[in-house]
Amino acid sequence: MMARRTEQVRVNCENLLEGPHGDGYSWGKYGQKDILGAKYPRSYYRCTYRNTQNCWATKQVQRSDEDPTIFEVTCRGSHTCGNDNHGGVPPPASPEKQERKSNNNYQPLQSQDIVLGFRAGLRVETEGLDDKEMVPSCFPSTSFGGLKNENNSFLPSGELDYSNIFGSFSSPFISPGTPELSYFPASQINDFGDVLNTQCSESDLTELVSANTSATNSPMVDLDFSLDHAELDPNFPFDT
DNA sequence: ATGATTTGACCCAC
DNA sequence: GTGGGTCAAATCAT
Repeated sequence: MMARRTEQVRVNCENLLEGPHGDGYSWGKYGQKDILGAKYPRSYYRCTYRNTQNCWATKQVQRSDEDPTIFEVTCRGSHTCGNDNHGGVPPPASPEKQERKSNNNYQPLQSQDIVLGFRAGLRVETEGLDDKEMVPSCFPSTSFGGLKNENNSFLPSGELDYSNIFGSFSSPFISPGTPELSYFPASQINDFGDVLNTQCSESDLTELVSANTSATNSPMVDLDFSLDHAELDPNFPFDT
């Protein structure tokens, strides 16, 4: 009944910060499951306004086993809430606070994942399944929106999806003590199309994709890319 | 106090 | 019986 569309979203240093906003909708996580044969759990989101405005849009987000920099986002249904925030500031609702248990649950794999997501390129492949409207704008804003300072927890604990990536990195790398918005021009907070147009030229995108395609062939290389590298890399792409 | 997230349990289709 | 999707109580953050 519901329209369903799947997008493969590759997250990189630029887009990972934008993608989320691209969606513009406000999502609430309502579940997570380990999927058979998949390394990473699948997260389930639904529109925050589901009850108040009868918006039954939901989406599933799952990291690709093959390439952890790719997130497969499956959107089901379409938003009827009209609460998208396209072109504007992200809704107050935002961030996942998965690091809230900011204890000592340091897990090496997670830091690797973070970096992976961090340095990845981005690609959005919309492979319409049985959808009627192909709107390339389904992203867990809930997850990505969290660009606030998490002073106390640098590394995430528990599950790790891109939300953690952002949450964790936003503080130390992006803006220690700087308002997040200064790093995210309005143009980037638009939906995906806008993001790509304003932030990445097509050639850039192609480059990123190919680069990551090659990386995909040797995942271990990525895995070896430690957090330390990221910290020390003077060229770490935040200079827009 | 309120709202969002986590997580085990539950339900259902195969 | 198994796996995927959802529910809901507990937990956490603001």
